[in-house]
Amino acid sequence: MSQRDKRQDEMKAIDRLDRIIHEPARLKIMTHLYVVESGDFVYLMRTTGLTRGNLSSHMTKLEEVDYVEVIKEFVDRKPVTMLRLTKKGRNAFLEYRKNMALAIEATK
Amino acid sequence: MSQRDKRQDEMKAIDRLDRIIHEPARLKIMTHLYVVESGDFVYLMRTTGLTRGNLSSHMTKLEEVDYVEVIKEFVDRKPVTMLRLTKKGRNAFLEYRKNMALAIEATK
DNA sequence: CAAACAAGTTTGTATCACAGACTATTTTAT
DNA sequence: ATAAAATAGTCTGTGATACAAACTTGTTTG
Repeated sequence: MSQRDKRQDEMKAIDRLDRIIHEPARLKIMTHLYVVESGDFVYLMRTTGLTRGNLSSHMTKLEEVDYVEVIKEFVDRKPVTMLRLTKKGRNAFLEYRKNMALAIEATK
Repeated sequence: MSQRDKRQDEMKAIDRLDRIIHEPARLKIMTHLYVVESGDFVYLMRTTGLTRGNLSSHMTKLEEVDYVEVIKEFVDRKPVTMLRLTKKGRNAFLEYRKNMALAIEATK
């Protein structure tokens, strides 16, 4: 493949990057959930280093596009919010990673 | 390395992602310039698919942080704007690529 | 009972990306 | 020669976004 074609492929890969996942705060959340399957709000706060407000809004955004499922329950009378990666979310994450790999590896 | 440590490294790598380069439009510009060293405005417009306004503002942003050098000259009486990647820009791009690779590869 | 704490949510602010309108110059057509 | 169209960019208005601080609701502790 010519250098020119290679870069055309990179441009396409960049265009295909899912902006929802591209945001670093959400990339962190997705990366965690991809591994642990499900985690609670406080755990994610600690591991991602996000503030409550920030995590809350990103969580909502991920829920709106159906990448995560948010389950609110009470444990010991305290509210606990659990996040789980959906099938759709898992696929989107894999797709993002694939496109990003294409984007940054082709220039090597 | 434990799974937990691995994810801590990913989080750090994500934190280190240069937001200037992270924006897809600028990632495209940087990717091109990394290969061709220098290109004119119209060429970049065509290859990146960005509109004039968009390319102009991203160009300015990249210039402000000294990642690209903008050289305006006249060719055949017409103004031509050339962009060149600076040393700093090249390093930042390599650093970005390194961190992104860490971020997306550690979960594999 | 009041104060402190815990778990989130809402709100205000500042930034940002994007496209379309605008400017200035040059070329082409009448 | 002048008007229209093209070229090369810049400027501006709008809508979206990220972030942190303030607020809310309920619970525990002194």
